[in-house]
Amino acid sequence: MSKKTTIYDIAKKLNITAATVSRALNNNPKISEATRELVLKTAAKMNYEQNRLAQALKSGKSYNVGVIVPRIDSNFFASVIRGIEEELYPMGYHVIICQTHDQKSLELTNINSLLNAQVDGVIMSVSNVNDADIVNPDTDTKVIEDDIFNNLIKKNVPLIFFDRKKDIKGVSSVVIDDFKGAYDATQHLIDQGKKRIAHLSNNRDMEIFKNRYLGYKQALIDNGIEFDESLVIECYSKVPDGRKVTQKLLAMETPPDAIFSVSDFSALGAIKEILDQGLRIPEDISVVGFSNEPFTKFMELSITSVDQSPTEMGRIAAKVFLEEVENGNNVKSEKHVVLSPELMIRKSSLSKSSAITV
Amino acid sequence: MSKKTTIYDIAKKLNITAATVSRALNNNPKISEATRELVLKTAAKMNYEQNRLAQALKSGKSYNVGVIVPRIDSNFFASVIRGIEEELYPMGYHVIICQTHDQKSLELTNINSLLNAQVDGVIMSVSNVNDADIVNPDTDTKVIEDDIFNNLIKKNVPLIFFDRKKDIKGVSSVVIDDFKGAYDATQHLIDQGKKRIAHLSNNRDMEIFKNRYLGYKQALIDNGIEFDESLVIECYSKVPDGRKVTQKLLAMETPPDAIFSVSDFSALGAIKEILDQGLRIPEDISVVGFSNEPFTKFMELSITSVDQSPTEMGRIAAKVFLEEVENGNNVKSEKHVVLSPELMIRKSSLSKSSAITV
DNA sequence: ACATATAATGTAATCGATTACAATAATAAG
DNA sequence: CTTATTATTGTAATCGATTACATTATATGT
Repeated sequence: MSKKTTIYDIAKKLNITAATVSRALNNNPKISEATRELVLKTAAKMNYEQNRLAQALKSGKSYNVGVIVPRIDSNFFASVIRGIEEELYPMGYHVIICQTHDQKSLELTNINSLLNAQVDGVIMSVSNVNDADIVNPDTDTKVIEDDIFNNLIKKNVPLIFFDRKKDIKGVSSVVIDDFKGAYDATQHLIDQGKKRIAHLSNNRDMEIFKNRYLGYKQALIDNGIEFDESLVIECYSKVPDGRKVTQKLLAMETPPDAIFSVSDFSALGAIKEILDQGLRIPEDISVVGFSNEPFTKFMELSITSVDQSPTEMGRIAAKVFLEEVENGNNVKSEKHVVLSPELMIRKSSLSKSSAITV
Repeated sequence: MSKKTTIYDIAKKLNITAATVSRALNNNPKISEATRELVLKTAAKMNYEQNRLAQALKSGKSYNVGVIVPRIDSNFFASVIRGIEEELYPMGYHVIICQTHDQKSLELTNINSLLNAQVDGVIMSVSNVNDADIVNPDTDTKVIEDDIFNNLIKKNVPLIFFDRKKDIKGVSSVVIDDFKGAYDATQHLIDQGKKRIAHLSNNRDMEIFKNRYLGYKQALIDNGIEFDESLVIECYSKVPDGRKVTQKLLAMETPPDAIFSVSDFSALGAIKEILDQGLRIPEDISVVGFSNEPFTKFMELSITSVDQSPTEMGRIAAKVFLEEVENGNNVKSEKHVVLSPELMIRKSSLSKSSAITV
């Protein structure tokens, strides 16, 4: 109601200038202790609050950071975001969250929109589905792949990838060792006596899915199991998709005795289909997912999965961002952090009645 | 790298003033068609993009809206947020999402922080746990309940509650008819032949939980079933909490034959406990949850739940916000929207082998 | 006491866009 | 061919905070 108090109001009341008030408020050394205290007290009394927009305009920093994720209603992304917030909030930053619903077109929209909002940086996990011929509204030309990030890079706005990254020079990233995660999961299945292990993959143009595929493959090879391409199927990370694909697997002449999925959601779809067909888990078919979504633990038939320590991932991504901001436009050094995954062994894959990791 | 182009750059290049450029860019009528086109073309060529901070400072509008939720990793809140975004993005707004983790202290922090970021409004679902004696950093006095929102209200920043609201005069809200949702759920259990229906409640200082409690109670009364206070237990909306509480219920002399929970998460906890004790669902005990979280549908034993049409709720909350913004500080009229819940009947409560609502 | 160093404050420009008001150019009216 | 009218553009203040530079007040040294 009553207009907000500005430093000018305080200045007028104290018969000094706004500059002095500003200095007092900013702990500038060029000011006497007496006036500083006076100003601080008066500011408090007048209910002064700094206008961040003005400050942002002056400093060129908005103290807003954009976070772009495929969706927020997965525990993985929500946890990463929480990690980012935990690190950035105390530093005075705000986080603007955008969802792409895994569509590249929305990714472009979001980036431009965030740029427009003057964000100081963007932390993101790239999307999967190239849903349409994307047209850059600025240039009216079609956008191909990495072009999407050009606007950011041209403007020198810090960009940090997490989990789903792209290899772009100058761009830092925080990921887990997907190869190892997949290798461990596959090895575990082999240890349980499984020999015909299928793999629910996803678009392998994306590094994470490619690496999981490679880890899976290597584990087979290292154990002297023949790699069978027909056991690898791509599908979206959704329950219905996992289900559909599993239908095909089960219809094979010699169906698999285990499934390692790059996603907990498609793993869940697989489980539903397997059970619906009257097969037993893990006796007939074992299933392992990826991401350690909470439901994997909650299911009556708990699901073995690979934990990605998402909160940690978020915190680190935020730290990398802060470093880049400090560096300013100076040294443009990429930083690539790789976290170690952890296999959480549960009922869906545990043949023997050993202890269960929760 | 190359500093961003401003209207001054354009002005200089065309040998006109920034004012003219601004007018051209803003479709101001006081300008010739010729210059407008020239400016527009030059702006595009120079890759001009408006600095929203400057505009925000001038106009006093940041085009940022704060959304405060207990957490984002529940499908309900994530979907509400999506609804809000769908409505607000096309209008040029950005959404800053804050999580409180259900702690009132964080709620206060978030509000002040958003206020500091000059948001044009706040759309929120209030938190549950009064985790500590909250001290207002401004006044250094303890904050009690609604005081938390005072800063917003004093500054006349539009505030809209959704789902978990507080009755504050002048503040609009969008909720579902919780009474009806609970009534329908309870009636359904009764229809299935259940007579001793327990209720997992939650802090009934919150309207939603109070209303669900009342709906439950009324359904019992309307069906001539004696209301038994000992069958009503408060617990947090978490899996472990639901489990603990169910343990107590099952240890009663005459345990319940059905459980209606205000939360899908505590319902899931109940289910795990029931199954662990070797009881059958729904034969021995039926369970109904609330919120229609995706996992309720995905479980092998799918869970009956009450859908709250969260996306719709978000869209409407956003619309109400937009109306309030248009109104400006003029008419201060509250608006209270009540959506209708829908009972999704699934295996966890369906005694007879009727069709299953998906 | 006087010169000089240091501390404290003031002045004014700046960040980028908007807009009342003033000034000029173009057109219509007489 | 003036004068009135309108269309277009320019000038300069404004939003609120920050800061280089200038100025004044105070302290220190000899």
